[in-house]
Amino acid sequence: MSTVQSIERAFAILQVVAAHPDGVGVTAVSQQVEMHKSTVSRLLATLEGVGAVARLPESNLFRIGPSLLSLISQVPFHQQLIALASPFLHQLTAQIGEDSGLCVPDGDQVLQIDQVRGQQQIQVRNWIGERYPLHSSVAGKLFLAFFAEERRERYLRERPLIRYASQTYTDPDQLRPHLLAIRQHGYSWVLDEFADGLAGLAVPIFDSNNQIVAAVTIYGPSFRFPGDNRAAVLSLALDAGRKMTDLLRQSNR
Amino acid sequence: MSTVQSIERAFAILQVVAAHPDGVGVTAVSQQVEMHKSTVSRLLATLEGVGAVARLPESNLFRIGPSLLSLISQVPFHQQLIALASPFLHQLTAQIGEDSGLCVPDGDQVLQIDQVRGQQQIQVRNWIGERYPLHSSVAGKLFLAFFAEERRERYLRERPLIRYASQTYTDPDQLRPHLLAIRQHGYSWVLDEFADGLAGLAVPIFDSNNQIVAAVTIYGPSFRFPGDNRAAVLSLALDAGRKMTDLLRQSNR
DNA sequence: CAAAACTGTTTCATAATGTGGGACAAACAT
DNA sequence: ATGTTTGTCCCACATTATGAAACAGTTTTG
Repeated sequence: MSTVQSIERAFAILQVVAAHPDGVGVTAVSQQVEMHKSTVSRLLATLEGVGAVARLPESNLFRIGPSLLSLISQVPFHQQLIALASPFLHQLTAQIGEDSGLCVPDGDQVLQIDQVRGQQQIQVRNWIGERYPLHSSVAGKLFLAFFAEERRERYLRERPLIRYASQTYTDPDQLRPHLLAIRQHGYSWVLDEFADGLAGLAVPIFDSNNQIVAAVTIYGPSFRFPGDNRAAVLSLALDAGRKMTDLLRQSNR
Repeated sequence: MSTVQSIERAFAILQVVAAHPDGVGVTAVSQQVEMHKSTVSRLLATLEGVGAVARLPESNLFRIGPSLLSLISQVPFHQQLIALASPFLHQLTAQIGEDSGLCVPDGDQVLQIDQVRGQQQIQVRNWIGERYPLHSSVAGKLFLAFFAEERRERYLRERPLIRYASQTYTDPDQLRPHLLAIRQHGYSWVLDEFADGLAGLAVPIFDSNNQIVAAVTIYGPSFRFPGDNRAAVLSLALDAGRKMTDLLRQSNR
């Protein structure tokens, strides 16, 4: 599989330019990417031509240009989330060995928008694109817990808490304190609630207004998950969630 | 000035990929950019390698990848705004002939973060990087008008309305109804308030929470600006402001 | 105020690099 | 089963990118 060098070089240059918000010059870039001045000059001129970088006025320093922003502005938010989360999900799955996933609230349901498969012989099925109720899923309970009280109560009032498995919460008065605990702990877990034998963990991703926008989830069969290293799994997941929140906030203001 | 073709091609491909949120295949891309399948395949493979595009799971369709997002997530919000606004400012200046600018609120002041020069022999000076008070500048009055009441009143209460020019508002009781009018009209204008002989116009840019985040401004000497085509100038500016608001909302959710 | 050290751009010979025709395999539709 | 699409691979060809060095502008230094 052959690749195109100049493109790889261009992106290496973009990385460097992006890392210098106040602008970088040709020479500085050429040193960091270990390429010759003239090459960097040509590549930067090309990138400027396509709008990927722009020159600071009254100087010849480069910064990231408008075309990259307009490129991603065409991309729907879900997809941006998926892209943002992708490396973290892969890392989580690599570290923990179980499937990880990404869910967003979708009205009164949860929508699974991504899932990274582990290598286990026994694993959960593929849920990408599927919707499930808020009260019986890891991510759903997390969303309920972090929604504003009014939205949470409206759900508990209007939606019957249908039983999906042996441990599903079907009584609002039992679910409420559980949600409070989830909110206090900052993560959510399930065991035999959505399906018997299925265990899961979910941590939140917040936007710049502290609204919950998505959940990172980890699932596995309950005989194996979370296992002995429960604390380690939890801290890995929480850490990933925090990092994604930070990233999202940076990109959204 | 020579440019690197493969990079230009890569970005043409990225444009197409970005325009298809649900994924595009090699053949479809090759038709739209009018390049051969094998070339597109190679370029896309390279772009995938650097993370600029990613394959949809269980298919060979491409969508925009995580690296572009992480690139721009390193870019501070001001700079993103500048990049977002840049094409609009240039267009406005080209259409109207006067300097256009971009301002953000910065505490109790206005910060000018960008300015596009026109070709006039008599023109305003360069304000990039400068700060000025809220009550005597076009953008500042716009911010005051669209701030929450509490923040507006605190400013009017705590800050003396210093006179900068003959028509500066120095009495809060006269400024208040003026701000109300600005809010109702959706734009702000100024004449001999910041400096004698200086006229200006400002339109708002809002974020997804309807908070005002920036102002697009147009300045000129009052003997020439806004001139006969006042209505046309205004509608051009308002239109640009609306488009930038839309873009910002798209990229922020 | 000139010399020195830096900047970024340009030129140009060289060959390395990217190109596209076509063959190939794999998936899908008929 | 055949036919039609998909994406990838191979390879000869020359177009295309490359880097050394020279150049032209700026800023720093003495």
